[in-house]
Amino acid sequence: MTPSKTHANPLFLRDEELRQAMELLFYAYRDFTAEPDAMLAKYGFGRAHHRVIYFVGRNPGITVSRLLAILKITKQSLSRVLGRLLREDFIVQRTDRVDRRRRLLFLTAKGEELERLLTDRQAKRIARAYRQAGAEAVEGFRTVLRGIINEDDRSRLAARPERR
Amino acid sequence: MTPSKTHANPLFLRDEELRQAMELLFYAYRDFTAEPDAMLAKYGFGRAHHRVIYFVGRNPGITVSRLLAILKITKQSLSRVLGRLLREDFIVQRTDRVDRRRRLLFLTAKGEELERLLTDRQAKRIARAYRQAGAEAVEGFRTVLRGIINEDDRSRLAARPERR
DNA sequence: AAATTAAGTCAGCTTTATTGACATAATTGA
DNA sequence: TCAATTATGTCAATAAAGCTGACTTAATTT
Repeated sequence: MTPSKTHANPLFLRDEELRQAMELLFYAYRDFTAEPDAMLAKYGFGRAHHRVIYFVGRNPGITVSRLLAILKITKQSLSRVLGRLLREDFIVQRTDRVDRRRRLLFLTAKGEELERLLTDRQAKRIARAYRQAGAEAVEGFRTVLRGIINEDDRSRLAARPERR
Repeated sequence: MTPSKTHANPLFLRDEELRQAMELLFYAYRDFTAEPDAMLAKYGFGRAHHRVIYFVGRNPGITVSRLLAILKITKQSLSRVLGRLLREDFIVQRTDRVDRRRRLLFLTAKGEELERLLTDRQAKRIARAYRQAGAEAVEGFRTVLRGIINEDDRSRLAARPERR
């Protein structure tokens, strides 16, 4: 299947190592999103709806512009997805008391239910991988992923979870 | 930003830990793909073209059906992307001598050049993260990601690179 | 000879994203 | 106070990337 497994090139291991990392990321993300995608299809939703539901659930009262910065998509792209989630009562918005230009977003009970449904499957997948890999590997996983993420967004993610 | 940091729920840390993992994956994949996406746009290509170029480059002589199994998309979706890469001479196909139903796919010089251009940026991002994190963290990263990937596709990815 | 496999193609559809322009309301700064 | 900026929302037009289902051709396998 994979050709040229010769060690003629002294950089082989390094290149091979990096390519494996890229493939691990690709396969992991592919499988990580496949289950929720299939469930969302039953609602006529796509992955974008999931992302919005997830981040609103995670950050109740988040603003539209904050959401845009997280998702890194355009306002128009978000607008269609968010608009539908609002119309179909998965999300509600409330005007911010302090800055009345802002619309704060919250999940409804219905939205929370769907969020749980989708996230639970993914959480189980992660939990299984974490359990199998052990605490040390988990720290490594987190450290490397944080290194892959652009500097400016790393702050949002704690270096290590508080010990329990 | 993030609300309800109370420890009322005894499962809080576990849930928090899993959500952080999901977010790490999301942000890492988002930033990992953003650079190539921007470069591809100059060619009028999208991420799908990159994936095809990458996997053909990685597995010269790969068949169409093998590619479909890796990407987990439909033949029609691949067809549009692959067709264009063939027409624009980034990829060539050669009929397999043994089984003449099969079309083996290869990058052209032009295809290889684009592949390198795209992959180099991503490789640098990974290399930087690997360097900063250290060998032990890298092993953990690999172990956890492998655990996230569906059983049936794990075989394609070696557990340890140096054991080749 | 029949069944299966590999590849390709047709038509029609949806989701998710893009750009650019513009509108409204509210807040901030000179 | 008035101008500039910010937050949100909306218009129209476009493209990428995926989907289903049906069908064909050629080659191989049973």
